Amino acid sequence: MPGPGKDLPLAQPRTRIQTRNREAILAAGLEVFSAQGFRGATLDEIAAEAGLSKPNLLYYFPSKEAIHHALLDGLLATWLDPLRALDPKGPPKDEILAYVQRKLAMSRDYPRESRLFANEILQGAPRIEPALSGELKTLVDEKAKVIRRWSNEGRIAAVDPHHLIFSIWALTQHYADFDVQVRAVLGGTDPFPGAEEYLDQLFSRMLAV
Amino acid sequence: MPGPGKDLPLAQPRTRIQTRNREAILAAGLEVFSAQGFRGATLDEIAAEAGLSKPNLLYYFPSKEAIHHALLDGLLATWLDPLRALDPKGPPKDEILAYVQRKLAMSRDYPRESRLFANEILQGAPRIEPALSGELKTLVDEKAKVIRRWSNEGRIAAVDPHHLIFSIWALTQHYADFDVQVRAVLGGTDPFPGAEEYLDQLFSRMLAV
DNA sequence: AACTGATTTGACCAACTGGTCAAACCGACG
DNA sequence: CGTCGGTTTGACCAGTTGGTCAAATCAGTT
Repeated sequence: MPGPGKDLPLAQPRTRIQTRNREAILAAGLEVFSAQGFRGATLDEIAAEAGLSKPNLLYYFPSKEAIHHALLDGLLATWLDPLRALDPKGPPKDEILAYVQRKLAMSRDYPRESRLFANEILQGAPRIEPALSGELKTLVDEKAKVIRRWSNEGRIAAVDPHHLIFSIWALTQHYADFDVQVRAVLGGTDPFPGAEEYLDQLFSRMLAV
Repeated sequence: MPGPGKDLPLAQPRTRIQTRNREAILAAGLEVFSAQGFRGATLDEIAAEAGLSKPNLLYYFPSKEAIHHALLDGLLATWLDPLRALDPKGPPKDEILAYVQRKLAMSRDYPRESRLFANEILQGAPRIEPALSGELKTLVDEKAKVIRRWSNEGRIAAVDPHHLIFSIWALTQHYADFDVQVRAVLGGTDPFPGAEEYLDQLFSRMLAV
């Protein structure tokens, strides 16, 4: 009989086994895709990581593409949550500094998710571009407006809000995406305590009126 | 007769044809590796891009690995040149700001090189890790010492020099590596003029005493 | 033109890739 | 115990991959 991936609309798993195995596959997919990129990842590797046989894996997801898609789908939303939480009514500098720290914590706690995303963007975002010019742009433009207002009201320094947001992304994600390099240079020390302090200092000074 | 890749130590090409074809292959390799990563790139694609047949390509380089290696080899040196040029005897703030602008210019003018490097690091730097803990770390530590001295002498603000350098890398390379995302958010505008101004402002404020 | 080494290629190969399929297995429920 | 849907797997397949090789072609010298 055909598996759930074939006749069900990939919706909620039904049985306990489905829940467990779908989760195991997604976890394995995250591990492998984030380390190898889409084309570099193989189903055999993902299956081995998940502790399943390849045909069994394909019983739960119809294709390699589908696993990757499922991962990216969940990811963008989670990834934007910290920005969404930026409160237009809060104290400007605190709101932005808190956003920086939330984003840095994500790099510390979910580095594989960060690398999965980085891989996708690096390779031209072939499977996620619509979300970038859509959902992502909309949210960024909205928050940029808030930041610009704060600037105009003199509550933070006059800065280009889009580039401010880019710089927060770049700086925080760097510690996940370029982890090997950072650790090679630091010689094994945990980069995150230092990063936290540095970024706080950097953006405090940048935003001070 | 065996090709130059087999008995010669991969040294300087001898004939005009060798020069031309080796260059074409490296250019094609840069194009493909930077867009697909090592495992995602195929020899067929590189050969096609270089306008050669696959066996002909393998006449000049003994393996896919060798092409990638040759590219990375040349890259690290070039990539570090702007940092090497940071002059301990120059005016501190100007030196650092000039470094930022040089690095940003590299992202603008050599985005594929930046992405080739990013791909390698993202995937755990399997082929370049020694250079990171060696050559790279040495240079960074040396320049960090200079920056720390400047801080101690009160000529720039007190900052963690390593994280300062990381932040310069992260911010400038972001515009090459995450180009698609940046352009999607900005809606097609050229990011670089804005980035130049923003980064200048950011580091001016960060370093002001 | 004849020679010689450099260059190019078509045919080929073994290993691996994503994916299929029928058959076997399993566990819950009557 | 039987059986029935959900689950798992070994065997398999066609296409692609990195790489080889002998033979053909080319370019420069005499």
